[in-house]
Amino acid sequence: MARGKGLDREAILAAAEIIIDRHGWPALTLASLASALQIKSPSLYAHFDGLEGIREALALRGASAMHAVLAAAASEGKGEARLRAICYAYRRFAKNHPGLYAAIQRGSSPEEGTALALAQYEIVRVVLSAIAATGVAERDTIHLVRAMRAALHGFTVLELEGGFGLPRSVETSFERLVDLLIDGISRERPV
Amino acid sequence: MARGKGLDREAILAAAEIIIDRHGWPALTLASLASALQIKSPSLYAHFDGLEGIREALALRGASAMHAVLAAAASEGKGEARLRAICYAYRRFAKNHPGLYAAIQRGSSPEEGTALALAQYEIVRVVLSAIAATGVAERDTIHLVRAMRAALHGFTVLELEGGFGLPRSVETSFERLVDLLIDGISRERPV
DNA sequence: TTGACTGTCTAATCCGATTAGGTATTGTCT
DNA sequence: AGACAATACCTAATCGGATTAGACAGTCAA
Repeated sequence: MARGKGLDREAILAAAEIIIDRHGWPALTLASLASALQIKSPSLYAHFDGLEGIREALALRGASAMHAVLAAAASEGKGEARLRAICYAYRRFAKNHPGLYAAIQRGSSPEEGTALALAQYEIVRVVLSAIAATGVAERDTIHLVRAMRAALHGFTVLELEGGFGLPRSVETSFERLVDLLIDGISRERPV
Repeated sequence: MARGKGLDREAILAAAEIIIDRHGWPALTLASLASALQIKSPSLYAHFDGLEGIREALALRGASAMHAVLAAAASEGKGEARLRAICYAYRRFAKNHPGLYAAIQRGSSPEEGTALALAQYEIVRVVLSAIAATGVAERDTIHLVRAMRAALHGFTVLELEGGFGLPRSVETSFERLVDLLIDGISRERPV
């Protein structure tokens, strides 16, 4: 170690997480992060491959955290109750960690970011398993997973960005959306 | 006019639209736009209030274009067919104008961007009218509109950002999502 | 003690946004 | 026609963030 202030990747990412959750994803700059850590921006290059490297690491961190939350929710029930628990956990995570949630949403083309693509798939797999376990036909599963992801992601984004006019009754809207999704999935089941 | 090259706000926005649709929203900089127009970046300040002014104008332009497309789709049918037409028109617009679609999605807090907030509401109102016209209870309308927006927006964003693993079968997934939504809305109707 | 390593620093470069102020062209008014 | 005002471009300069190069200080092992 040298003039080290005890900084490591973990401490840096923790600081970055605070910035993006409190002030939004665009507020993360090398300058703001270095300032929060009381170092100078170039020093960050000793730990990460520039701003992009930090963003990438945050995406992985976010995907991992979200996976843990969803997996925990998925372990608490069966069938439709489990699906419902996953939906609510999804929204809660996004509201508790808006910056981290935003970090996860970066296009991971198969070429680059293999690690991120895998981490993102881990999340999808929680939903996929839960849906498959309800007994829908195997060839329908992929479509239902996509429908669920689309609805949850869309609702979350609109809510976080203030896209809904009245803050009132957003809770109810979400409950209704989840009902609609789960009813739809139930109806796919061949009985 | 002075050394004018015939540039006006319309020509500038048209050029900006091409940039964001072809190379993505982040590719729009004063430098790239000025270069495309064969002028120097500071000259753009004669027409718009900086980069933010251009982004704002693009958002309005996008909202207006999207409203026209959705309104046209809404005028072609009745009841559930109309809803279905709106859904498909929504996705088609986003795929045809990815940059413009992204431009519309900026948080319009009631304080600023009143014009944009109104333009965005015009879009929502197309969906709202169509849902209301199917005969659902008035107090359910807002929740169904939000469900529809969330699902459409979420699907669109995930698709545009390559969030779905296989490009294959995405069409089918969308059809299924629309079915799920419309079935859900039908079932809300008190008969 | 020495020497390699590591994590920080300063200095400098690049690039985009923005501001200030200059200048040529155009359209209008006499 | 000629002059003038407005316009729409320009150049020059400043600012801030990302990035690179290279200096240097503290730490650890031999």
